[in-house]
Amino acid sequence: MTDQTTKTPLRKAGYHHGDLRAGLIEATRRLVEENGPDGFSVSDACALAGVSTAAPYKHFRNKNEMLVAMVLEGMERHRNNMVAALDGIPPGSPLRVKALGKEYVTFALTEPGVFRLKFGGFTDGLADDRLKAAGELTFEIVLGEVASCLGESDITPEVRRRGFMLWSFVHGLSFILADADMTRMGGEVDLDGLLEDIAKRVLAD
Amino acid sequence: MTDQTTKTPLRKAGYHHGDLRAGLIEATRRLVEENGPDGFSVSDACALAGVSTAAPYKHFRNKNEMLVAMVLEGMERHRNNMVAALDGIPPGSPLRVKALGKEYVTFALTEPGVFRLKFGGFTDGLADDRLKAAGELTFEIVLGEVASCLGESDITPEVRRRGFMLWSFVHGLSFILADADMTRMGGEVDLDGLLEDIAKRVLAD
DNA sequence: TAACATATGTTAGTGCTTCTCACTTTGACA
DNA sequence: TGTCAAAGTGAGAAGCACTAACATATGTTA
Repeated sequence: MTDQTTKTPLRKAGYHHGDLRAGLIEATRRLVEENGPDGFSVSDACALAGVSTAAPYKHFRNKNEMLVAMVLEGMERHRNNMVAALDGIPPGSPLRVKALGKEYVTFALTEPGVFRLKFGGFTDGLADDRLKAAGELTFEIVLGEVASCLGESDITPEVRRRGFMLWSFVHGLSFILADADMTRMGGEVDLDGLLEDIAKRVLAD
Repeated sequence: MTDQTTKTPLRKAGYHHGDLRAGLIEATRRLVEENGPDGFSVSDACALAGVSTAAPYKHFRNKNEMLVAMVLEGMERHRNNMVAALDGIPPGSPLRVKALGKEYVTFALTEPGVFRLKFGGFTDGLADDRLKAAGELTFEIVLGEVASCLGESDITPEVRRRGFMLWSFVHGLSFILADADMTRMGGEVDLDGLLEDIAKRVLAD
């Protein structure tokens, strides 16, 4: 019994692949992380999945749709990680906001290729409604925590405003750190300290 | 007397162009803004500049170098705009920091293609030392203003920390606004209010 | 169980891309 | 004015996304 039977197979065994769609998404993810979004080619993904270069077009309309599918999968993982990061932190604590922020940055640093495809506007076509919707979903989680911290039971305009500030900050931080390999500020960035400080400042009256 | 004689000519007149390097940079800029970074092709730039597709390689090593040259030019423009935005605002005022932030966001919204090429990590090759250096130069301006606001005469570690926070925020804001076409937060974003609020919060003790 | 319909694969090829090579034109200066 | 380097050209190689026509496997139904 090989891996191929237990989890999504990357390469096919016989004439048919079994689940080429999933195989190609995984191949796409790996290659994007390895070579960057612009270094990705459909041909490479085909080689990795062990199929001909025409095969993907039975599952995706074009290259862009392959990337969108991969990014959507990544965003779901991203969102799940964020929710999981809240575990064990008391409701209403700014530490919950900090934890969300940290998980956000962590994802950007762990999967920079996916992160950039989603947010960097690599492809105009990636400014996709599905991706926007997935982003909103994640933002709603943040807003819920911000509301708790501010003692609000609803998502008031002020809650949105503060949430938006936090999101902007964490978003920018992710890009800068991913870009600069943390060499900014003359050395290591105290990520935890920075996030905690920001959460406090933005959530203060 | 046509434009061609007064400013950088885009198309050539005779066999030689006159300043093909500058012409190609300008063509690149226009096309990147028009079609997005990934929709840009060297061939298109050649057509726009009125030369054969082999001509650029006398001036640039490859496509990437063309993009880098264009972005470097854009960053200089960007930095000049920021410095100009300080004009007339009293030294030491947080309004100076706000003005820098606003100009930063404005550039991102005015030239989103250039902005994304610089910061979005479109091409791994664009993670170029020259671009990083140009970014640092701009950041130094911010740090100077932050120091003034905090009553420091030097760029202390705390000044760097606060400047980094502000940069992260403004950077993220730029991406989000450029991405979302301002449709977030259920409507228009009060950019001035947001920037002023953030400057106050981050510059507070 | 045989046959068909359909999903999913392949091969071959088109047109576009970046980039190279050998060649041509031009302007500047000795 | 003659020469030479700089800056252009055209043709073509290699690689890309994508298509059309064809091949193979699968599962439902007679």
